[in-house]
Amino acid sequence: MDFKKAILEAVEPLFDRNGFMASGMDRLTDAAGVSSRTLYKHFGSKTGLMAAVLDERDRRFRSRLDVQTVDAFFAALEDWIRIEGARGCLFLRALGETGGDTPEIVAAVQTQKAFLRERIGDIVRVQLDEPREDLVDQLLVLFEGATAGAAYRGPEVASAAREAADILVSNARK
Amino acid sequence: MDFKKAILEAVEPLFDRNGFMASGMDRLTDAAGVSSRTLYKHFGSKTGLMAAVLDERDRRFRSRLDVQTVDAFFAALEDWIRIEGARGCLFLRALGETGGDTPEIVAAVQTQKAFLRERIGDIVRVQLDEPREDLVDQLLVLFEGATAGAAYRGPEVASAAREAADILVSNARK
DNA sequence: GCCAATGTAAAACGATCGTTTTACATGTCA
DNA sequence: TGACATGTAAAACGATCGTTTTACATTGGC
Repeated sequence: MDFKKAILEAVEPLFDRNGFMASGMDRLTDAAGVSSRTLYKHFGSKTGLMAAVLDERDRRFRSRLDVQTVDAFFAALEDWIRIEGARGCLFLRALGETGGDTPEIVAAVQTQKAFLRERIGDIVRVQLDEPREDLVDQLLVLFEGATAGAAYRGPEVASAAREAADILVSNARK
Repeated sequence: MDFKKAILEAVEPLFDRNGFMASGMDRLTDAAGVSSRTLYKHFGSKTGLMAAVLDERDRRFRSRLDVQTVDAFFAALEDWIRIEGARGCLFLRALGETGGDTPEIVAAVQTQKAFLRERIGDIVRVQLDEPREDLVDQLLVLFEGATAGAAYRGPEVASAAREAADILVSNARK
């Protein structure tokens, strides 16, 4: 169980750093310190490995962004970007590299993004005790923008997103 | 001159739809209706072709987003996404697929992103006749967020970005 | 003490990768 | 007319792709 997790931890940085398609199985097995036979027994295929990496990342993401206010959410995002690296959303990158044609990848992305929207919705509901779907949409855009923008402007973009979010929230409170 | 442009127009949808690494030269030459010999004479390598595609896209992008107000900017972005497809920023995707290790790609991305920030800066300066770098950062985040978010929520995210932008602008005006 | 499971190491599979080369057909300009 | 540039078609290059297979070592449970 944590044998599989160890493989995923070793492999994820390679995908993140070099891209999914550009990471060959040879280098993946080398990094994991595991024979290709074992890797295929546990994950079935390269696609299966990619999906497992995404699922594990989602798990980590959820625990790191388990906060109660909008401001804390974007503060946590900045920490996440600073720690996990600023190379763009790994889920959307996987989706783009596979053209949206791989069901396992599509499913992993949908799961993550559905959770993300729910979490933001929960926070907004607590903070404004109204639904305010429009605000949720706007905060989601800020989240994606910080994640993407960090790829070329660094983790500091997250604080721009945070400031914008604070303004939007206090404006919505009216 | 427009011979090269015709090739780029034929090839860009393949990169966009299937990813850069997943698009083999055989399928690219087929789509362009050109022999591989000719393609290599004009672009040198697959990397050169990718960079040329990005440069041409940047050219198209600049003319399409040549507007004077923040609201018009995000309206134009929504049109762009609706027409060019909602698969995430092609520049950042290229950067991610190549791991930031390909100078020609890095240069193309930097050029695009530098222009993007300047354009937003120009618009903000006209609309508020103050510099307001903080607002520029925030609008840049909204732009990237709409582009990325459209990949899984469709072009409508652009209008959420647009609403958020309007709020941030009128708030900045004080 | 042995069977079954689980691991490694390494070779091999056919397919496809990006790129170059060979051979040939055009049209243009001196 | 004849050389040159520019195009196509197609084969070939070695490398690498994702995956499977062969052969062997180690372990834990009945």
